[in-house]
Amino acid sequence: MNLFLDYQVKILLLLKKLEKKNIINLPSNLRSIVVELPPKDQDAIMSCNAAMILAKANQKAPSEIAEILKKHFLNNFNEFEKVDFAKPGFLNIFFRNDFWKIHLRDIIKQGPAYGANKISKKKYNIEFVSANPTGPLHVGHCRGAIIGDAISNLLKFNGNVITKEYYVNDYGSQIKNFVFSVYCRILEITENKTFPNNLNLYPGIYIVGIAKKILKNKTIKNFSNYERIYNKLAKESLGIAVEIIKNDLSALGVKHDNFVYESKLIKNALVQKTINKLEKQNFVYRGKLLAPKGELTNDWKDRQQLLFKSTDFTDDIDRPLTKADQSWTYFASDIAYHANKIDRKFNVLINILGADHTGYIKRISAAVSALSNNKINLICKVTQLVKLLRKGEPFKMSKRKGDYITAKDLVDEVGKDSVRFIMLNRSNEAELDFDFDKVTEKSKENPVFYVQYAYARINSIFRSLHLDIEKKINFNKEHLTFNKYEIEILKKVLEWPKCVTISSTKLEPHRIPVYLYDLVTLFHAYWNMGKINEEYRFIINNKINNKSRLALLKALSIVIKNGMSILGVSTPKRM
RNA sequence: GCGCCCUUAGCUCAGUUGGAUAGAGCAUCGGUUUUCUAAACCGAGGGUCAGAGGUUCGAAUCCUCUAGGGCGCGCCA
Repeated sequence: MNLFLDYQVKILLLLKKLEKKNIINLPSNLRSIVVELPPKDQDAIMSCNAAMILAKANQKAPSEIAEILKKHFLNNFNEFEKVDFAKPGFLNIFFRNDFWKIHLRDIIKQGPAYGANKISKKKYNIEFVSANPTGPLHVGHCRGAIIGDAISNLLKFNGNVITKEYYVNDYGSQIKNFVFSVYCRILEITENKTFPNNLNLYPGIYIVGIAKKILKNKTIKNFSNYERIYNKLAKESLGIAVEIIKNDLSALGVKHDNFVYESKLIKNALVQKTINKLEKQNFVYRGKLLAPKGELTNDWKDRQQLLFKSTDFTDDIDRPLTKADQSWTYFASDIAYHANKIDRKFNVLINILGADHTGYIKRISAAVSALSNNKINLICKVTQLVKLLRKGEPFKMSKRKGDYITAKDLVDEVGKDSVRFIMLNRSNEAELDFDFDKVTEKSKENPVFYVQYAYARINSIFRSLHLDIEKKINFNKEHLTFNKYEIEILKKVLEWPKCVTISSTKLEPHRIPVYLYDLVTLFHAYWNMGKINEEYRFIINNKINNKSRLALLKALSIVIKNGMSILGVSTPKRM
């Protein structure tokens, strides 16, 4: 339940009734009429902009409309104590005394479901990470992994069904290079052959680890003939690489439901079938492309090739489906993969992509439109780069040497909770600075500790009172009273469902850590007031100062916990 | 050259499908603890929301142009 949306609907119904009685005129577009929380300095609990929106259609000043609305609001909603007009055209709504009791009881009753927006239950497929199985995940993958996971949690929280998917690109020239790299490392160990200085190979130290493991497994006895052992070696190397990735993901607290292998799609001729289908729909033809713009290249060869007509769907050029050697391009098999997703009857497809894949969005969206007759919408979310810093200085890495910072390194150094919270604390569309030193700090500068600390403090109050925070609190008979600082916290608590709604409709999980931080700031501030004035303390002489505050703390803890669960960050009871 | 993203306080960033006096943190300066967890709190200063037009009762938010930064632009995945 969302209090503000509830009243928005109720007020809209009332306005329609008033229109029927010819008391007011309504404009054609009613969507801009909203009910929301007023700014901080306002004491009202809700505010509505209807008077402003209706002014034009009624040819009256907002204040005049407000007078009319005010009367009808008070007549229709018994729970409204008072309605004030505020310039330029807001109606500020005050509730009667029992308002907080009713709503706190509701929040506590909902518990782990408080804030969930169950308007539409859909079946989602969300594909994220999908890094090549050629080595450990790096920091960029890490961001995608965490954002994808948090979006999944968020959509699940709202009652949708989610399949988290990883597409394993175990086919193509990158894989050949990878397998050959492993081979060279094996020869380096067994025959002391120098690892070639070749830009196409993977020089990273983890390849040595893979080589050692293969030697230890002894499934391949004789390494002298590369061609002959290729299939076996590829299978084993890829298997180990996928395991490494799964371990990295699990260190981040991410677990995919499904791994789809590109090689399987090709084996099952799904690519051919899909391209045939598109051909029948006239989306595929043989033709030539213009030479690419930008940097001049010497190796551009003008040739006939199989092309997908993505320009029919707002792409800039048509895209190749086959390479010179007639094998499928990455794009061709990805089309087949998306056809497979469509066949599995998802309502919504989401892809989380790294910034370096931005240019890919148009063509894959085009393919999904073509395959689904424009019925399935593919939502692509791009995660921008992560800049690693140490003591405020950028981190130097050499791709050439393969010595990049892995996801595992991050988790080992700063912990899963910090990595997740920091990565989620920024809009995915903005670049992110990740400063190792700040993240390991246990202070306000490290927001994850700040939020966890609030939760731990709440628990310490319950502990001191010998109460179990998980158990029900009965305050039906109590008359709940709150001071203005407490009401400020409670108003923020009421905002939680809206935060969830916006985060999930926009697929922007970063709003949640930002909200949680604001929420707990109010709590920490209030806590400290108790040091100066006993009135504001939660506990006096080992007893709760005012039983109303237990209800407040309980509601607050519910919101922190629900929010942190979506982020996948722990909430320790004691710190 | 083209496409996408970004530009808000000295720094790092929020900012609710257009709404009330644009908000946090860091940094700077000044204060707070016989403690329910100081891993904290309070106060002060700090703004041409990159710039210019436009849309309207109202724009950081929408549109157009300009400037600056990032990423991408071969049958690489």
